[in-house]
Amino acid sequence: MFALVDCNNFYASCERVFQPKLRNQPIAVLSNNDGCVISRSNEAKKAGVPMGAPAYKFQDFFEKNKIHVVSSNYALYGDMSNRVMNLLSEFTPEIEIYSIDEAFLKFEGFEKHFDLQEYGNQIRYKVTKGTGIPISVGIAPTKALSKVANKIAKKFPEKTGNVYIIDNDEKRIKALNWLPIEDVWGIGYGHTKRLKAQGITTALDFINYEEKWVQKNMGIVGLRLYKELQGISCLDLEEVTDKKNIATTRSFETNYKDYELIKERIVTFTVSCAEKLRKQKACCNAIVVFLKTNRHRKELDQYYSNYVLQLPFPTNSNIELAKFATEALNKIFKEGFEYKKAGVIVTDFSPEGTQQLNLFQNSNPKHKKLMETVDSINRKMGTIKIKLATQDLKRTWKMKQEKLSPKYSTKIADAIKVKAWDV
DNA sequence: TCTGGGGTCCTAGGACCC
DNA sequence: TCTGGGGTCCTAGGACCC
Repeated sequence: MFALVDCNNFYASCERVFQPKLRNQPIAVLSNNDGCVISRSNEAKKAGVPMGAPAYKFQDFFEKNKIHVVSSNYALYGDMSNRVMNLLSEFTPEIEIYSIDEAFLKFEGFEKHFDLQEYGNQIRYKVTKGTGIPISVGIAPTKALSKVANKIAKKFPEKTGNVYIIDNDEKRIKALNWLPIEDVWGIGYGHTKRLKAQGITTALDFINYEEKWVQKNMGIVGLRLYKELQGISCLDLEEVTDKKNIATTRSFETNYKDYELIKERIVTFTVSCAEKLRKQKACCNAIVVFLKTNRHRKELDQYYSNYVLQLPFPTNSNIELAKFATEALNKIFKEGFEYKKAGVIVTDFSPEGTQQLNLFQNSNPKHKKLMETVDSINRKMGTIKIKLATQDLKRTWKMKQEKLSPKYSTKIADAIKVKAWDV
């Protein structure tokens, strides 16, 4: 059996943990640059705040409905996520952390010794008590079905207590009949359109449809899903693997026209990618730089371009990668456009220290020691960083974060002070 | 003025090899 | 130039996820 554990309204819930006055209040968490809504408490959903709502268009709405609006605080969410995952690990040795707020647990043979419904209740109790984050638990014989069970647990809290188990065919059929095809894990926009054209509107319709059609039109991925929903397990927990791509991309707080400004951003993004690369002890063999105008501003000239630069040698040095990124930028930068977004992606990794000997072109060996030193100083100093000369010393890329909550759990100065009274 | 960011896997087709 | 069969590697793009 598998369980899918999912934190309810995760970012909004994290904000609430350290601010009890937000309990039962509508909360909306904004994306980078305070652009649009990316997480909502139940109360905010009820009040009618849509997912992805652009903040500037909803200003009045927020005020009228007394929505508490906050900037996203990833230091807080990352730390809270670790706490949740640590607690979950106590319930089984087999766990796959699927995203910042979700994990699959595997219970091999547990059903012989435990009442899994009761076990699910315990998981929920322990995590909520230990972290303050409410969760939903779905349990079923396959991963795809545990996703379905989780949806039911979340949708009907009164009936299920946020824990639901699919452990027989009757429950499975009932659940699949209830679930619209577009809400099935693995069915996105494209497949929904094609399936509906075949008259398929629920998950149950889907598993009763011809297997051949599914295989032909949805490939091996679709076929696996089809089997999983029928109760035949095809997907096991996945091993944690190192990343195969690392990206840093951002929208700008305003349109940029100036080459120097954009170059500074690209170099900063590149340094961020290089830091992540070194954490993974990898070097990259290729770097992608892209640049785009604001697609929402239809009256402005539109432009998008990207350039893939194959590197002459693998590296994870800030200095070398910054040079290559600038080279790539120069291939695509065009004067006269108003740029809104840019990004850097590093790909094609090889492990650190296994560089091929290349007589003429190689990563400068001195950079390794230098980067180690830079990383260690940056770690110690926190936000005061050693930067390259091309980077702007004053800025970070999160320019607009007007309603940022404190780093309650990761920064000592922001920790909550607890007063004690004599009884 | 103002609309997120970061990933994975699979497939088809081209280039090339014997 | 045509005639045949069998294979690999790489890349772009599609589809999906949170």
